[in-house]
Amino acid sequence: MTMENSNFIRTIIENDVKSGKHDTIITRFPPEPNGFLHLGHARAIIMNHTLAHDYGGYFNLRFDDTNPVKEDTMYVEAIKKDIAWLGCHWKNLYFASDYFDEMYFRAMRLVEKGLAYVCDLSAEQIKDTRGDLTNSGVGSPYRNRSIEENIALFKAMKNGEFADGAKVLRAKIDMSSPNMNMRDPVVYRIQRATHHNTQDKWCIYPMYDFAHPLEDAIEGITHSLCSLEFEDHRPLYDWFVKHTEMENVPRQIEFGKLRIANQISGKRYIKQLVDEGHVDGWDDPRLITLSGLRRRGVPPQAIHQFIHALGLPKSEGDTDLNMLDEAIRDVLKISAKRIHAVIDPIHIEITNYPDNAFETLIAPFNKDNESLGDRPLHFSRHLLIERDDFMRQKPNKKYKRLALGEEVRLMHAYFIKANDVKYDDAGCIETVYCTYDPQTKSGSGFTDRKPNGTIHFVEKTQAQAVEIRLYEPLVLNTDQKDIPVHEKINSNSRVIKQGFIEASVPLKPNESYQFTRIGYFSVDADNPAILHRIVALKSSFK
RNA sequence: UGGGCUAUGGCCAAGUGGUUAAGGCAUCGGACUUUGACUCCGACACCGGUGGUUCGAAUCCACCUAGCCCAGCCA
Repeated sequence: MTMENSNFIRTIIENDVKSGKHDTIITRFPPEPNGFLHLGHARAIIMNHTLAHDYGGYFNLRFDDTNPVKEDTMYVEAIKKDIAWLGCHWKNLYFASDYFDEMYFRAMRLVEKGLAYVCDLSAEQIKDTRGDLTNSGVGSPYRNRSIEENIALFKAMKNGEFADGAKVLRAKIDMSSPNMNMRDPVVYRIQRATHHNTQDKWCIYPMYDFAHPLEDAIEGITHSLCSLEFEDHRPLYDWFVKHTEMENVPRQIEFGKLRIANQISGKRYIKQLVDEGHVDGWDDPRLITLSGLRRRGVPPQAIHQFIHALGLPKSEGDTDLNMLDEAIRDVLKISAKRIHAVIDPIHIEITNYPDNAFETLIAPFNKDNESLGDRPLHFSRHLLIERDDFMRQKPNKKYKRLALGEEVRLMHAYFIKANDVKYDDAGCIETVYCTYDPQTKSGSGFTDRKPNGTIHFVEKTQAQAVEIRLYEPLVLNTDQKDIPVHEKINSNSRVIKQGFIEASVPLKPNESYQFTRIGYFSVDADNPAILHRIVALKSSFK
């Protein structure tokens, strides 16, 4: 299933290598440390990483920390952990804040060239004079201050001589540009806030549009990938690189964001779910945050496979999470141990099996991957099978499970035949009485009869009790925008069951298993008695 | 209504004038099966619309239509 689509950015890079424009391809992933990463970010991370590596270059992780009031060290740690988990190794770890001195110097250069000025207008006034989509803006009355005055004022801004918001530095470009971004954008604002890296060294901070191209140029980024909404910013990006006289000229290229159908993405919405307690935290397994996917047990290789299968288009459609599910199964089908588990048990009593007898059979962990070895599988008079695997009456000829009068194979054990049922007071099936045929032992080569299907079981007296958590979509009716998110929460998004697994399999945190005929599950990172369903097995049962 | 983008089967996505219009997901048949899993076979598109250019167009041109983004001292 690993299918690397060609994409337009790869083509651009190939051409740049071929033409000799670049001999080393350098990319970067530039998150702002103000929230957790989610599946959508995986596209940017993986593509940036892959493209650089495919052409013998490298990839930097750079935190775009130019706004101290929103950013926090806690997020930088979480982001680093997520990217490392994905296996996308960065060559350099940088912070935009590493470059504040350089940025200030370059901004001053703009001032000296008469390309930037200090503006005393309030935020409100700037907004009012910027014009709108159809009308030009009006130049600020401070637009024509002398270069000397601007130099002095900008210095004074930096030195803390003005109150927050009293002045800004603006680029002098074009107040009547049809591109709103070019209407004398703000370059620096005054903001007294403690920065997670530079603490209180600065009271002025550069805006994204100014900072980002310089960061890229300073690092020698050759291809600066970002999402479509920055397409309008590209002229500004180029303007700043040119007029600040940066040596390296990075090229910004925009691609379409990855959108996932029927999922909550977007930091603010996820944050709302976290804050309002609809989920356990940013790493809740129902979330498509990278930490949530990790906690659920999704292997990072599956995320790579998924991202590569999607390619890197400029269009933005809604991707069906089925594609991720399929990638997960594909990765886990060979790598995961396969064991028996019963989530909704009914008791099976083998009436012709001696009461105190107990035997240990041997079963492979994964018949498609012998290197995983074997495990002992217990068998006795008392077993547990899945409630769904028994029916009082066989409904039709194609029904391949246990029913009264029918014989099935217990996987890796014997054929059993159901003879009688006992109900509890509530009318629920309590015990199914069966007989087994010793001749049919697994591996014996017995072929005289064909069983009515194969089901799995767990030996009852030794079984390990575990908590099994089943997940369904967190939010329903995601397409109905008029309903607030908290009213769309699926009350069945997490169903907790008490189940049983084989006795002799030690559960190690973070390890993933296939529960035969059920699905893939992973052991919780903190509590090995809890298993999360990663994804169900497919079924063509009708 | 200014500017910037996008539009290929139910979903994603290749394709850049000559192809039977890749591939994946989903779906539907069927084979196999000690997981109704896996695997394997098979089915599944007149390329947003309308005109035009051309021997030939998803690919070029024109005009429409639909959707997304931009008026933060956010990124």
